[in-house]
Amino acid sequence: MENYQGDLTDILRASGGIGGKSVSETAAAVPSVSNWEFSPSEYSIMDQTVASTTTPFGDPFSNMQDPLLLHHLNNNIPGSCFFISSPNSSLDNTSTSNTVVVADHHHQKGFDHEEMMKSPCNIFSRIQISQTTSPPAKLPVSPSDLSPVVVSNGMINANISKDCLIENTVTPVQISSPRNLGIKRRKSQAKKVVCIPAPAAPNGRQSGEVVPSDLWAWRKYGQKPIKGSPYPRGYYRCSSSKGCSARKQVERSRTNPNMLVITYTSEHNHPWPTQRNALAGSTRSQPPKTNTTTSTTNSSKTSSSTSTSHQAQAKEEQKESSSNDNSASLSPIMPSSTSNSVKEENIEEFDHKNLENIDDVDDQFSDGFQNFFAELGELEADPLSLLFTTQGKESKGMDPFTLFDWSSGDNNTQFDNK
DNA sequence: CGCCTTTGACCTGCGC
DNA sequence: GCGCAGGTCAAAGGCG
Repeated sequence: MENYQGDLTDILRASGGIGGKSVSETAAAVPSVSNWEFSPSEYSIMDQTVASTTTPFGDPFSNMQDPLLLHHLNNNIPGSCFFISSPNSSLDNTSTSNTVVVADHHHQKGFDHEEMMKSPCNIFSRIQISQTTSPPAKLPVSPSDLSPVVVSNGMINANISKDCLIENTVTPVQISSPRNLGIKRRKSQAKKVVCIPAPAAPNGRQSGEVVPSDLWAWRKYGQKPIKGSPYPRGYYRCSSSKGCSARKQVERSRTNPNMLVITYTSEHNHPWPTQRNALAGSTRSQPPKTNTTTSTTNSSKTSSSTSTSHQAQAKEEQKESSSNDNSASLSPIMPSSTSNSVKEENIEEFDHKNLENIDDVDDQFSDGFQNFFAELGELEADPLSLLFTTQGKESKGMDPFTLFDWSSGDNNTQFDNK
């Protein structure tokens, strides 16, 4: 299945870490992608709970086995939690009709890997956006249950609002002429707003887009300073396929630089790229000129379009992560426009006040994040096996954040094995 | 050669 | 109607 392959290759690529590099460097460490040809059935093994077959270009992660291992993550990252809020949930208690599903951050103590691996849940089965037409019906599921914890906005506000917000906003898209496209969408357009934790910008970089990669190829077509925010907003469009209207905007939360706000608009009109063909020629080493301005978006994206190159990036990416800034990348929680796991609904334009309410990611988060990376160090060796070994005891879980293609600085140093 | 990022200019929507 | 702000275009230059 080419789509699956595409997902995998990209995942493989992403799993390697940050910054694409030569194939040879990591070929040894990571199994050849060509070996990872999953049939749909095989692929489904990874998550039996996600029964729904996503559209060809649906959310690939929904079929993966808990790449983020949130409960593990949360062990290390105090207060860390990805959650999705429905559009109108401004994280204040005023909007209550939205149901939010958050990762189970209760299931922390006594982290049992085997149990975890047995568990069919994955991050995307746990991170979901549910319909918002009715009041939060379910509330916190048993911690012993790895299924999503569904909480009301109020709970989010009270317990997890500090970390991450994913906002899903979709309204019918109006697409006319290319020129009008952006304008007409301004108010009511298909949008998915994803808020993800962003590692501190390397090298003292204060802003810019330290964005995790997603499975699509994005091309930056603009950047604008946003009033009221010290951080610029980058505009990206899908370059995976010509004619694809998918776009995204990447910016840092004005109140919380540790959080990246990625707004997806429109939808991909093509399957997942089997190869990041669009990335051909995109591989860029750190530009000669050291651009340290906050508005700089470095082009450090991976370039390999070949399957082998995806794997190859693993090590090298991490090596160079410190100097890379992946501006056009993605989101840990791929808000695929066609994701089945993500229900869509109409909302107003994402209100940054939400983020402001969320409050800054506290220091604990940052510390925890580093701890998290430190613990993940031991997983670094073979992320692929970790990821794709189903039910395997050896699977200690894939480094969730390698999927993000973090460009955090000096990851290697953070990956000290304990 | 193809794709990328950068960046200033341009266009449009919106609020006053 | 005017000005501001956001979003997009497109030229220039870089990289593999």
